[in-house]
Amino acid sequence: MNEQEKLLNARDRFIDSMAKNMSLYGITHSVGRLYGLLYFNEKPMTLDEMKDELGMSKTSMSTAVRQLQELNMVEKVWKKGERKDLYQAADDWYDSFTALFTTSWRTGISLNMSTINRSLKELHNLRDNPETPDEVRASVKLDIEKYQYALDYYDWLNRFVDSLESKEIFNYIPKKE
Amino acid sequence: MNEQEKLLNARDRFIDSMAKNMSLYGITHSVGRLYGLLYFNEKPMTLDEMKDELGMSKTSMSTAVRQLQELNMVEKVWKKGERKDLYQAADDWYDSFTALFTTSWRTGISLNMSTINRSLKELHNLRDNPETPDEVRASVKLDIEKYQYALDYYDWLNRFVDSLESKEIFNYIPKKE
DNA sequence: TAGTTCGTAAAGTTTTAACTGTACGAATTT
DNA sequence: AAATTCGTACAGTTAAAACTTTACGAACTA
Repeated sequence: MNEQEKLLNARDRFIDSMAKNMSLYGITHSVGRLYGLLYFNEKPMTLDEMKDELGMSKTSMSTAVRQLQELNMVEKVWKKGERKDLYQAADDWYDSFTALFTTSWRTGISLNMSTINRSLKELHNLRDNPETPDEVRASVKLDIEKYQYALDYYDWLNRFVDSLESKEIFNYIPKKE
Repeated sequence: MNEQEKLLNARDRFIDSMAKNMSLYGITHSVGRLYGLLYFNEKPMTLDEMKDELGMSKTSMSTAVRQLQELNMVEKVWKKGERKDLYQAADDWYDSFTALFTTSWRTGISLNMSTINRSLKELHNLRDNPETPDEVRASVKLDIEKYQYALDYYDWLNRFVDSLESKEIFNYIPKKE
């Protein structure tokens, strides 16, 4: 194995490890590998270059690259006189990390909260309705507490996401050791 | 729809919303629904009760409940004179949240870091080896920087997980608003 | 110790997600 | 405006995950 091969071999090993890790965040292994390729490639790449390098279809590259764009992990680059689209890896991993959670979590949180609020409203009606049998009312009261707890939790989660989005988290946990 | 039905209806709606949300964390919809069932059930439940309630197989309940146990979201309860195992939802969602990430992320982080360190060592050798061609050495130097960046990032992530595990995060983002 | 019951491993089935090939509109070139 | 190139929607295929059925060991019961 010559020097060049050793270099590429080391890269490949790390890219694979990284891609495996990314599956924890819901990113496919193939998509992770594509990110790794772009991360190490000095120049922005076209879809055709990616597909040749990874031995996959151009369609897969197209969808994978869009996924990565939506996660703010890859950005499109313009170069004059170039007809093809060029893509490069976003260089700030901290940005990518925070973006990943803010985008995917926000909608879930607010959806959950509005569901809770809707249910809570109905339960308050049940509780205050004199026609509600006493044993049902007891259950209603217990449920209300549980909804309230959930609501508090989602509020906390929301503030947690806030601290990621606003980069405030880096005041608490600084980047450089 | 009578009062009892209204109560169960509201529950069901929320459980479903919660289960959908959990899929963001890699938890199946069915497993999420099981958690919801246990969360609202006042008493701990047996596998048979769960399977009847959700209309699924007992085996599915067994594996699902174990998954939830591993995530610290469900705990086994002992009751004298009871042959069957009893399970109940863990009441502290903040604990569950932090446990979820600490357990799944830790291994990934350390795996990645050791891969990087191994690659870095090889690259340092390449860089210092006089036989390495100059243009390869240039690439090696670029790669070393990228590994170093990744290493810093994983170090940060590690400290981030630390702050979750040690509950220090709640100093920064307090539970009660 | 023979008969039950409970929990889970293993194999089989169904459902879901990833990936590919074809086809086509938009942009570009001649 | 005809021909070419590029990116992506869509339909089909393949791979993976979720779920079920069967089967069996361990613990309990009589």
